[in-house]
Amino acid sequence: MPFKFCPGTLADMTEQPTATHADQDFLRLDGQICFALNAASRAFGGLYRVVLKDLGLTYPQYLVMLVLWEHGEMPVKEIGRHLRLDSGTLSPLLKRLEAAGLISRERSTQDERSVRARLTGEGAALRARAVEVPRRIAAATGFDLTEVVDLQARLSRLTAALDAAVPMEEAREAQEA
Amino acid sequence: MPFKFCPGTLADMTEQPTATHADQDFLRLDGQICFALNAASRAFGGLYRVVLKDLGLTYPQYLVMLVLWEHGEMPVKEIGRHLRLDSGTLSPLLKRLEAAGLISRERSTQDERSVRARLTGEGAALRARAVEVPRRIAAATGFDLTEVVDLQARLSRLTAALDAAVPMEEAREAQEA
DNA sequence: CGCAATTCAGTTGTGCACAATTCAATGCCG
DNA sequence: CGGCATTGAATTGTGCACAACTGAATTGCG
Repeated sequence: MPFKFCPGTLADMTEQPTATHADQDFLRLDGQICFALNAASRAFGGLYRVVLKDLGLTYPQYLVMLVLWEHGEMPVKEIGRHLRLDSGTLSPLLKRLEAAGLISRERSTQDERSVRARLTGEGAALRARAVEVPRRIAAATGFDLTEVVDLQARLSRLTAALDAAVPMEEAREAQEA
Repeated sequence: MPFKFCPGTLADMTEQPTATHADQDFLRLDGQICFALNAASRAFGGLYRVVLKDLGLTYPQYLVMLVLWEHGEMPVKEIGRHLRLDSGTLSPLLKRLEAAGLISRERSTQDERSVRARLTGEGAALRARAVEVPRRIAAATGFDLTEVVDLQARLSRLTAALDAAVPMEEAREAQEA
């Protein structure tokens, strides 16, 4: 029966001046939550790694291909918006997909700063083999669809809250200096 | 109103012989789920990165320190069990924590294969500054505690299901060869 | 006992994540 | 039009994740 001393939300216990028993417990709880999310993300990656080996894709490469299978062609910047990734991650990743013959890259003619990634015939054809991926994942885990969709919604809200919180913390940090 | 054609669980649609409209939709849904989990994990890391900069810790280093703050001393192997990490990740990470003066490492006398990580005085003292980390995260995001604990439980079940599924897929792969 | 299989930490190599920087192309404002 | 801030991609450097491998210590079994 842990945390019975806790009123409602974590945010309620914000102005404690010194370390208390509650602090110790929240530090432990923090570890459990961080660990759970981290571990789930990596476990997901681990299962996909095995399933995707047939296709010659890594998990992040698969995510990029999913975006391109849906849209056919897209600027690097917009891929980054979809996947929450920056150019430092995407540039080398896209270069590897290009080396594998799955995509091509070309500068936009309208805006020469922008680079558009486009599926090659081979890249588009790979989709036919990829459609079995969700089946294999589903078969291996027996997920309940409604619960998974619900989990996705919660995680998306969590991500939005976390991203919104970063500027606050950076402001607080700047104020200290 | 998507996926109305779907009966109950993803696992039900396992024996489709060829790609259907449903396959296309599940491929899209798969992307949304993978992306949500990935993005949430990285967003978490991003907020912690900002908050932990004061302590001079990265997010994975913080997770290791949380384990050690709770247990004081622990073999590398057991840290790996707690955090679901292998020696290839932990060895260099622990070496950096040692270089920072937060932990020491020594071979166990009972079993010389095992290396035990132990908090230094400085490492133990850092805990006093770390107790404010959950407060700052909570204050920045305003999380509801009960919901977070529920999410943690779901994620832990997910991780267990995913980890259990990997050997099945590896067996399937071996059978193809 | 003796040796084969296992266990544990560490190393190597590949790829992802992200901060910080660079550079060219673009947009904007006077 | 000219100059200056902004945007987009790429690069560099650091650190994490993991597969594959090495080598030493231990365990277990004949």
